Amino acid sequence: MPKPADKAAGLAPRPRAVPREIERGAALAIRLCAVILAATTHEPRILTVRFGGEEAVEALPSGPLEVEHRTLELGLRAWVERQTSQSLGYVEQLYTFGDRDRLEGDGRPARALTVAYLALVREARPSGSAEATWQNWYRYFPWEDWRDGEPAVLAAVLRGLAGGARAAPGDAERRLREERLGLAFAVGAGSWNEELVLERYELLYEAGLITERRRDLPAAGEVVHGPAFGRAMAADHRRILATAVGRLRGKIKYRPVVFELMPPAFTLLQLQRTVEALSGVRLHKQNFRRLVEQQGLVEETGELSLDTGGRPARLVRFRREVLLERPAPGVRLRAGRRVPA
Amino acid sequence: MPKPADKAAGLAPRPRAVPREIERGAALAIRLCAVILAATTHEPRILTVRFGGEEAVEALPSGPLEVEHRTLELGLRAWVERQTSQSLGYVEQLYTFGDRDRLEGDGRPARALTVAYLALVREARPSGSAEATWQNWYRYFPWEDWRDGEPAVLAAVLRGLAGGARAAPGDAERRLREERLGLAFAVGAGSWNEELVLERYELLYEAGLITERRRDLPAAGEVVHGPAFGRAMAADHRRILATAVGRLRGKIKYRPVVFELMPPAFTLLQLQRTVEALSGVRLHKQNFRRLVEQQGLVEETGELSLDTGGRPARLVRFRREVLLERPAPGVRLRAGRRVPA
DNA sequence: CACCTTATACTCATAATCAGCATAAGAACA
DNA sequence: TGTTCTTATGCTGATTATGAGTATAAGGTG
Repeated sequence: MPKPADKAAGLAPRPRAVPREIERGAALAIRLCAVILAATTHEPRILTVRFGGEEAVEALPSGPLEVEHRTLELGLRAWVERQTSQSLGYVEQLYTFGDRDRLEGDGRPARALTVAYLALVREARPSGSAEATWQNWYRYFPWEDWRDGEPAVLAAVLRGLAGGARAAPGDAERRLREERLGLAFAVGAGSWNEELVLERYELLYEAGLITERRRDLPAAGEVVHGPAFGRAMAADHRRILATAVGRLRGKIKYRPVVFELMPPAFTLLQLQRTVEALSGVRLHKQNFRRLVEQQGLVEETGELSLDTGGRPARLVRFRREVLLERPAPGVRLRAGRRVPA
Repeated sequence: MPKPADKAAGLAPRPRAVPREIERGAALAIRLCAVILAATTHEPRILTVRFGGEEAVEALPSGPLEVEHRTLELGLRAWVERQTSQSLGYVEQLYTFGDRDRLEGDGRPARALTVAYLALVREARPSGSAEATWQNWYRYFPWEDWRDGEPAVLAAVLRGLAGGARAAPGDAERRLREERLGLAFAVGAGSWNEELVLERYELLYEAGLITERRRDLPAAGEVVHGPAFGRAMAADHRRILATAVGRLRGKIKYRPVVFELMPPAFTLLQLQRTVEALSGVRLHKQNFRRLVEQQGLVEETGELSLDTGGRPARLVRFRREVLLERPAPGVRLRAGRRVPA
C-alpha cells in the first residue's frame, strides 16, 4: 500500500535505500582474527602469537578493524603483517562470532564481534612484533589425528563425554546429546567424519572438558573436575580454530586449496602426506594418485626428486587450467578410505 | 620472551587472554540482514520488504544489532519477526559484508558492517509492520533460470559483458576478465555451473550492467548506458541475495536442506520441482527418484496424492534418521544432468 | 649382490551414474 | 466405453568411479 505521507519531507534526491529506523543500534568495536595454516614436513601448522610473554596463552593474530582499512580483508592482512611479518596469499572469510555472553580478558561479560578469516600460506618463518610461532594444530585437538590409528586420548575423551551426557538435565536433552555424540564421534554405528571438528569441540566444551570453559565461565553451575583435553588458547580462539580446520577439511574435497600449502614443485606422496595431515586420516596410495592424475590436478615438471629414500619420484606442479575445466576439482576422500598405519 | 614489566599493575586475577592494545578501534553499528527463502508452487521465492511505500525499491528484512540481542542470530530473528511476522526455522550465517566504500542511502560513503543470514522457511503469508511480500527470485537474476532452456536475456547479457571485457584497461586485465567470463557463463568450453551466482552477478556489476552500480557509484568513471539487467534492490541487498542463492545451490547437494522448504508430506515430483526451482536446471526424473530413494532421504507415508493430473503419486516424508547414517546426504545433481524442457 | 626403500603400472570386482524404454493408473473426452 | 491424455513407477544396459589389491621399476645400503 502506498503511503503518500512519507514523501512530505522530500529532501533526498532519490528514494532512500535503507530506512532511517534501522540506522540506530549499538555501536561496538569489531575484531579481525586470522587462522593462518601451513603444512610443512607432513605436519599441519598454525601461526600463533603470544602477546604477554612466556606465561601468556597462545592466541590467533588479531586486531581491531580501523577506519583506514578499506575492506575487512585488507584490515586483516595489515594486522597479520604487523604481528607476524607473514604476508598472506589465499584468504577466505570464515565466520563472524558475536555472542554477548562471551567473556573479555578481564573477566567482565561484553559483546565482542569477531570476523574470523582462514588463510593458507606456504612458508613458515615468522618474526613480527608479537612473539609469533608455528604450532602443530593437533596440540589443540589431539583427538583429531587418526593418521596412526585411533588417537590415544580418544578413550579418555569418550569417558568424559559419556559422563557429561548422563548428567544432562532431562530425558529429551540426554537423548539429544547422545545422538550428537554418536554422530560426532562415530560411537555405535557410522564411521569417523573428519569434518566435524567444531561439533566435537563444542561437545567437549559443553561437557566441561575444555580449559576455556572452566576459565571463562567459572560461574556456569556444574564445575567439572578431571582432565581437560588439548592445549588451551586465548579467548575463544580455539573454537575459531576448530571452525577453520573443519572448513578446510571439507573444502579440500571440492576445491584445489591444498596446493596453496604446497611448494611450487612436489611429489605425489608429498601431496598425499599433506592431505593426510590436514584431514587427519590415512589414504590409499594408488587410488590417491589415480584420483589426482585423472582429475588433471597436476602436470609434470620433468624433474625428479632423489630424496625419497627409494626410487626417485617425479616432481609435479599444480595445473591451473583445471580451474577452468572441472566444476569441483579437489582431492576427494570418501568415508571409509582408511588404511592401517 | 617473558616481559615481567607487564605484570606490574597486577589487578587481573588471571592472565589477560587478549592484550589491551587490540581493544581500541573504530566503533560502528552492525546490521543484521536476512535472506528468507521458500519454494511454493514450483517457484523459488524470497521475502522482501518495502519501507518507503510503493515507489521504494525492495529490500531484505534487516535491522541493527542491539544490546538486548544475546546472539546475532537471535537479533536477526527478532528483526524478521517484527518486520514480516515470519518466524524462522532453519537459519545459517551467510557472510559478513564490510567494505568501506559502500554508499549509504543518503549518498555519503560510510562503513556499514552487515552480517547476513540465510533462512529457509515453509510457509509464505507475511504481514509485518513493513510491507512484506514474496517475490520470485529470478526477477532479480533472470539469467539464472535455465529450467526452460537458455534464458531469453542471456544473449543480451553476454553481449553487454563482451563489450565490458573488451573495454578493460590493459591486456592482462582483459584476459583475466575473459577467463572469469568463460568460467562463470560457460562460454566456449565448459557447461553451466549453477553455483556461480555471485560470480555472475559481480561480473555484471563490474561491467555496469546492474542498476545498483549506476545508482550507488555514479562517479565511478565510465558510465555505461544501455540496458541494466534484473530488478534492482536496496543498497547491496542483491549481492547478498546472490551469495545466498549460490550457497543454497551448493548446499542442497550434500545436506538435506531442501526438506526445510517442503511441506510435511510431498510427492517425489514436488521434491524434484523444488530442487529444480532452486538450482535453475532440469533434472532427469527417473534418476532423481532413484537417487532420493536409495539414499534413504524419504520414507512412505502410506498415503496417495490424487491431484497429480495423472496416476496418483505416493506421498513421502523426510527421513530424519538419514542424518545419522550418511556423512553427506543431499540431492546430488552432477554437471551435465541437463534434460530438454 | 641381496635386500631395503619408495614409485609407478596395471587388474578386477563392485558400486554409482546416465539415459533410456516399458508399463501402471488415474482423469478428460469423444 | 473406449481412446487418449497425463503423470508415476519399474527396469535395463552402457559407462564411469571407487576400493583394494598385485606386480614391477628404480634408487639406495650392507
